Amino acid sequence: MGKLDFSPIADTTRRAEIVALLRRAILTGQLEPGQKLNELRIAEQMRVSRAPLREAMRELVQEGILTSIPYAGTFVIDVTAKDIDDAYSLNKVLDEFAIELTWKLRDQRFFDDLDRRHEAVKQATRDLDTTRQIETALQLHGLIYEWADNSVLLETWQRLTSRLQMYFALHQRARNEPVPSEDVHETYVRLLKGNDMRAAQRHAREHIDLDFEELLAYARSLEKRSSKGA
Amino acid sequence: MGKLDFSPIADTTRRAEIVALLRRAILTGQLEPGQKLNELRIAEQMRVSRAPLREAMRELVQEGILTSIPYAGTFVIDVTAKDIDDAYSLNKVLDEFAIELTWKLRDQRFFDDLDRRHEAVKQATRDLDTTRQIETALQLHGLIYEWADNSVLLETWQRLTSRLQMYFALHQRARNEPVPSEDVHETYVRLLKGNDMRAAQRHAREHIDLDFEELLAYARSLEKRSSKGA
DNA sequence: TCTTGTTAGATTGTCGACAATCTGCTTGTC
DNA sequence: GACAAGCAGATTGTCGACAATCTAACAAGA
Repeated sequence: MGKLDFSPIADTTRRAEIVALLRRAILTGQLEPGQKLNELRIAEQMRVSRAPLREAMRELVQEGILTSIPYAGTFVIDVTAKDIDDAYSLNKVLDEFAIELTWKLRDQRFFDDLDRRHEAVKQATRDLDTTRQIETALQLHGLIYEWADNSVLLETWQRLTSRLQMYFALHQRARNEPVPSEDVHETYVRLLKGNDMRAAQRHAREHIDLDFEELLAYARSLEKRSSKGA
Repeated sequence: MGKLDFSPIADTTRRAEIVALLRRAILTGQLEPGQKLNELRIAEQMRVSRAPLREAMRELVQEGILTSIPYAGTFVIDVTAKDIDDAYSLNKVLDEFAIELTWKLRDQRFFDDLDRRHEAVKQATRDLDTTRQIETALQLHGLIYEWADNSVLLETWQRLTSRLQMYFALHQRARNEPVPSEDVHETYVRLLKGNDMRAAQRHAREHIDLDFEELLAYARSLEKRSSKGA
C-alpha cells in the first residue's frame, strides 16, 4: 500500500537528503513494518538515480530500521514484542548509566535545556501533534545522553531511539485516540533537578514514563496476526 | 554434533565480501587510523567497480569504524584516549547487564561453549598469534551476550567489539612485544561457572581482564602526536 | 612578500545501462 | 488434478562513464 509521494531532492549530497527522508518516513510510520522498499519506484519519486538511494538504504540497514535480503529486497524491520521488550530493558540500564555520568556535570545550562525540552513536549501535547509529541519526549530523554560526555553511549542511545520512535509512532497510529497525556514527565524532570541521584536512577529503572507497558501490550496483540503481503 | 544443521547460504554479493575484507583490514590494523580510503585504488585492487565498494563503505561508516566527509573522502576513524575510555566504561555496564540476563539461562551447553572459547584463547596464546588472540578473547567475552537473549544488547555489543578489536590490535601492533599472557581469563571463566552472580558482575565491573588500563596508557601516549597525511 | 583569482588534476557523487537472480505463471506430462 | 520444467517479467546487483566538488600549484596585482 505504499503510495507515499516523495518530493524531489534539494541541497547537499543527495544521499544525505535521501537518508533523512527515508528515516522520517519510517519513524513516523508512513512506511509500515515489513513493507518492501522498491528501489526503482522510490528513486523515480525522488527524481534520483538508484546509486545514492541504495547507499542511503545501506546506512539505514546498519542503523537497524531496515533489513536487507540479497536479491530479494530491503524491508522495514518487523516489530515484535520481544524486540520492544529488549529495547526497553536495555534502555533502562543505559538511562541509569547516563544519569550517573551526567550527574556531576549538571549546571544551569543543563537545567535550562531540560525545561526547554520539557516545555516542547507540553506544547506538542497541547497541539495534539502526536508525532511531534513522541519526537520531543525522546529528545527530552536524550538530554542526559548528550550531557554524559560519552560518545559511544550517545551513539548507542541514538540507535535505540530510532527504533523506539518507530515503535511509539506505530502504537500511536494504531489507536488514533491521540492524547495519552497530562504531564507524565513531571517527576522525571523534578528528579533530574534534585539532589538525589539514586532516586533519579530508581525512577529511570522502575518507573520510566514513556509508556512502554502499554506499547508492549499493543505489540503482543499484534503478534497473533500473519505477516502481510505487498 | 551429529545432528544435521544447515547454516545459511553464503552471501554471494560482492558487497558483503568487500565489507568483510575491509573490516578485517581495519580491525587488524592493516589500514591505520586516520588513513584515507581511495575508492578508485581499492576498487581496482579488488577487481570490483566502485558501486559495491561505496555501499560497503557506507555500512562500515554506520558501523562506526569509518568516517566520511562529503567530497573529501572516507577515513578510518581516529582513536583517541577518550574514545577508548568511553568504550571501556560502557563495556563494563553492558557486561554487568549481560551477566544478569544470562545467569539463569546457563546450562551445560553454555559451560561447554565457555570452555571451548577459553581453550581457543589459550591456543592462540601458545601460537603467539596476537591477532587471533584478540579475536578469540573478544569471542570469549561475547558469549554472555549471545546467551543473554536480547537482540538489541547483542547488536550493541557487536558494534562496541569492532572498535575494541581495533584498539587492541593497534596496541599490540605498537609494542611488537607480542605475548601479554599467561591465562588472564581464568578468574572470569571460573566466576561464570560458579553460583555467585554478584561476584561475577563485580569482576566484570572492577577487574575486567582485557588489558584496558595498559591500552589506555598507550593511547594517551599517542595523543601528543600530530595527525599523519596520506 | 602577501594576497587573491585562476586553472589543471585528482577524487568523490551521480547517472543510465547491463547482468544476475528471484518469482510466478504457463506448459506439458503423468 | 498434481507436479516438475521452463519460460517471461520484474527487481536487485554491478558496471563504466559523466558531473560536481575539492586541492594545490601557479600567475597577477597590491
